[in-house]
Amino acid sequence: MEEIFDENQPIYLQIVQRICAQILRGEFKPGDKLPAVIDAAMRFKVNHNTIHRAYLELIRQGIAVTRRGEGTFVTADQSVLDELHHRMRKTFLEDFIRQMRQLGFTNADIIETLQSYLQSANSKEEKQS
Amino acid sequence: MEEIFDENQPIYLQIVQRICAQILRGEFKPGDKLPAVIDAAMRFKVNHNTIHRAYLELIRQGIAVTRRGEGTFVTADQSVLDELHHRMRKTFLEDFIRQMRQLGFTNADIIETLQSYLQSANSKEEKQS
Amino acid sequence: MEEIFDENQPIYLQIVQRICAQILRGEFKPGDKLPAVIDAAMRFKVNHNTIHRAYLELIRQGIAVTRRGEGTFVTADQSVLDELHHRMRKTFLEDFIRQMRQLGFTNADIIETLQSYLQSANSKEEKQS
Amino acid sequence: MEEIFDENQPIYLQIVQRICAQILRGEFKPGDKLPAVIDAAMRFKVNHNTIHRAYLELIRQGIAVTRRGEGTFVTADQSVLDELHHRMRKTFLEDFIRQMRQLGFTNADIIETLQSYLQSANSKEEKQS
DNA sequence: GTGGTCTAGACCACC
DNA sequence: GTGGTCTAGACCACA
Repeated sequence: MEEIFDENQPIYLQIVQRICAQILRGEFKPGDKLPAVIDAAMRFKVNHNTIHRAYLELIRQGIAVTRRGEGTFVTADQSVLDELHHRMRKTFLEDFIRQMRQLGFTNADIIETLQSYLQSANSKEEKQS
Repeated sequence: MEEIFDENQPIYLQIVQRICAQILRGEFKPGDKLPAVIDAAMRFKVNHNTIHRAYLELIRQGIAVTRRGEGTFVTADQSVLDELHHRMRKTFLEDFIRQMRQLGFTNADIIETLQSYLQSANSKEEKQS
Repeated sequence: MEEIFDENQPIYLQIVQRICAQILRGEFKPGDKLPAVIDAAMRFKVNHNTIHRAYLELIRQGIAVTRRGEGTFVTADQSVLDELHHRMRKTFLEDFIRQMRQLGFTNADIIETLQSYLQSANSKEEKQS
Repeated sequence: MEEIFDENQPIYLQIVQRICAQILRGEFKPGDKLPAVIDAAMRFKVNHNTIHRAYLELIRQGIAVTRRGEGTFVTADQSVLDELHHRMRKTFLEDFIRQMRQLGFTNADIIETLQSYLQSANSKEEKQS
């Protein structure tokens, strides 16, 4: 399982994003222990300092806390996670709409394109299964 | 007009994307001359080296060509631009869908959320006008 | 009673300081038995190893002695305690003066600021009572 | 000029404190450029990453900002610096008072001790000059 | 030249 | 075992 990172963005931020997504999908629940720095480093095939920096960013955002000598844990404060979910959803939507408008799409175009793309992707998946 | 760039991604790539979008929206037509490096540097408020690098990337992708002593021009080959349009559209769609799925959204969720977001944005714009 | 420690300094040294202060205030007299490691660990809400390390440091400095099978005791040698009192007082004074000078305070400023701060703190305490 | 750091506190935090003090004493004025990371690393005889981390902390606190490819600068916002000055002054005062009370000093004792200490220090300096 | 990121490897404090 | 700090050295984006 080779981890692939975008060359043009800091690895530690991409790791932050992935862990956020895992938390929001419920793979890590509030209060859960995150993987040890050294384990995560092996899993992502990066240096432990890079994981440490990603965890620092999560802590800075209030998404995680560390307990001395025990590990790093997802915050138990659900409201922080709700806020995070809302913020990420908004960012993704706005970026997408902005990008599609840059290409000259109207609102109706955007929805239509998305629908047909999802349908064609669906049928591909059905074929594969 | 302050230009805003994402701190965590190379500026020259962000400029490449914006120029591509301008071309695809028809603001620059096939064969048109792109702004001189020095002018674009002033417009984007960045160092001229950064613009130069962005133009190099456009040339590498076949989207622009330089004619010595005259400047940098959008390619006259419409097929390249069509290909570009298709590729960017695909990237934007795939990134968006991937991100929303990371948050736990199903295909139906994604379309619904997008629709309601566009509607609420619309009504806001109507109020403003 | 939640014990609060400075995150950026070893806990065992902070505990050493607190125990020294207790001794110098007379809460533990020369020859008195210090709390058992396990009790102190509960009181400070830290791991017993941390207390053990703090006691080792006290012993190293000659402030405490262990009698095998009996426990750890404050030294009966008053001169050691006098020396300790003098040393801590000097350290606190010098650190404080150095810090205030770093902020640009003159000697007169320091005394004046301290006086007014103590007065305002006093009046607050009176109000509360 | 050998730089000396307290073994028991992270070097990067001690550097943060020193730079803060320099700013508050007016050695760096609002908007001034701080030394380049590499220069500061040589001056403090530490690794450049350590300086980088110290600067990150200054940035996090709003005391400094960095301009891409140009350097790191003291914030031009005087109010942030005023707030910083007030906060450091309060911390130093409270720590000192708390420590002296731990040794059994009353408010009057503290002031008296400080005054006599400053006087004796003064006369020493006079002798030296 | 200036800051930002990453790796490899070491040592320490705490549980 | 867990996180925190530090060094040495490398490469990159930007001005």
